[in-house]
Amino acid sequence: MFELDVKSRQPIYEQVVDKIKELIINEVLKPDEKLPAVRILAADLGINPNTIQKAYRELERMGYIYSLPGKGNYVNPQKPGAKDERIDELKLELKRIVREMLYFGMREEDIKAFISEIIKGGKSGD
Amino acid sequence: MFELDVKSRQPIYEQVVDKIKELIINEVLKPDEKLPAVRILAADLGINPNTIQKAYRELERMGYIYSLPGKGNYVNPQKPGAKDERIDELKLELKRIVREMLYFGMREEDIKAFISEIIKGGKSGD
Amino acid sequence: MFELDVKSRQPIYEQVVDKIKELIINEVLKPDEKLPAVRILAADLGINPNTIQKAYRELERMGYIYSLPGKGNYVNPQKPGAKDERIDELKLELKRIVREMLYFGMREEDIKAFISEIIKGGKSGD
Amino acid sequence: MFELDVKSRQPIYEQVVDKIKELIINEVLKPDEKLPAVRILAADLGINPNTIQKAYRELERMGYIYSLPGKGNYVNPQKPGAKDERIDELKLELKRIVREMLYFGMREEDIKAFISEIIKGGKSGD
DNA sequence: GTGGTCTAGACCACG
DNA sequence: GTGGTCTAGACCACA
Repeated sequence: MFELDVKSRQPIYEQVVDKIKELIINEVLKPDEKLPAVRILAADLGINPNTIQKAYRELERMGYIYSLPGKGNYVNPQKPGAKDERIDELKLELKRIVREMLYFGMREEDIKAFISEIIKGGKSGD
Repeated sequence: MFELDVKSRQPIYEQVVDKIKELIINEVLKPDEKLPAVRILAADLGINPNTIQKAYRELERMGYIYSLPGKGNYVNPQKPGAKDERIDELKLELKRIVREMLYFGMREEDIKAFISEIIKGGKSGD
Repeated sequence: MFELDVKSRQPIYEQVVDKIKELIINEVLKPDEKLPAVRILAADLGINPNTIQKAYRELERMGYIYSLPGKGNYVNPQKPGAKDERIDELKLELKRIVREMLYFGMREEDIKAFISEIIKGGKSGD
Repeated sequence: MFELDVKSRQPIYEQVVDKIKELIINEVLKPDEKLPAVRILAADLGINPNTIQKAYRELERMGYIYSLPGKGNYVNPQKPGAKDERIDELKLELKRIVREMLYFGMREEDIKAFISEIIKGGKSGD
């Protein structure tokens, strides 16, 4: 499904959260699709099931998945409700990054060109 | 000078690093300007001097400031080296954010307009 | 493991850094081998855990070890990058020393003989 | 006479010691030659006279200069006595450096060639 | 007065 | 159990 960097300073459960979030955003995992069972995924990745549990709970908290106790975890279809505040968070992050890019000498057109590039590149993983 | 969120999951020293980095990037703190003394800033923010010390050493490691033991800490005038590397990191972050913005329904033109807005807003703090 | 000179002008954490660096260079500590836990080593050496922590972070910064939070600190397998830079530093140091040796009456052949001796002596600790 | 790096982490008095030591070793300053008066040198370098005082005291302790109270400081002609222990110190340093050079991939012949180069280059400052 | 180092002791996140 | 963070408080070197 994906790979982890066990040597990274980033906690493993966060890496799992990010990877799954990315799969959902890129619609590799479709709305209402079932996620791998905790134990299966843990075995696949060679890590502790508790770590996957924690990642799933975090994804649920963030609204990316929902849990049916005893049945499994599923991709949450997007709710238009809670998304504006997330967009505001993203805007703040983007502002910080753009400012730093300017500081390091990139120009407005360089940045916009790069954004076009990202979007043209489609939704693929890299 | 700025405020901290002591309840945040983000370590206090990292918050201090980010805030000061931002002040330097936005040129609120000018090259070779003296930063507040470790003990003074600690008292101002209501935290332990060691925490500021740690933040300052981290900023030094990243090349944003330099330390003259016994004299103070100062803003490092930009050195061109190691800059491209940082830009590549920023591009990766920006890619992640733009992808998530698209997922949440923003369009290419919305994003670019927002970037223009940031830049037109100048280098001021918000 | 090794001993410290608490009376030395050289900070304790630097002594720890140097000693461990030497153990790594002489391959007493092998790549990916686990270093002693912070608290254990601190107790062994009779110093504060924070001092070891600081030494380990410094070693990590220099690329000699990596840290897995919650798991331990490990010897970093050599990465080829940034190596030439370090060699240049070493050459400068060596130049200074050789000049001083000449001043104190050693001859070129004495110095080279001594270097052969070091190398023939293998990688052992003294 | 020479220049200092006020931004360096190395204490200024140590920089002064090193620079003067080098001038003595390279015989720019001859045996029994008078060193610049403390206040003159301090004024030249734009630093505090106390700092020069400290450097001169340190050089005296190391045997490089001697002081005639009220008259000035003079370059100490080499005494064959105390030099063996200094050579032993230098050998230790050289051993550490050669070991690290080997670790970073230099070969015995590279190191010896570099030493020849240093010596052929004469006693000049770089 | 300034930064740098160190200690003793505490709590938290992670796996 | 492990490393990471933080506090309170101390002493030292430097300029």
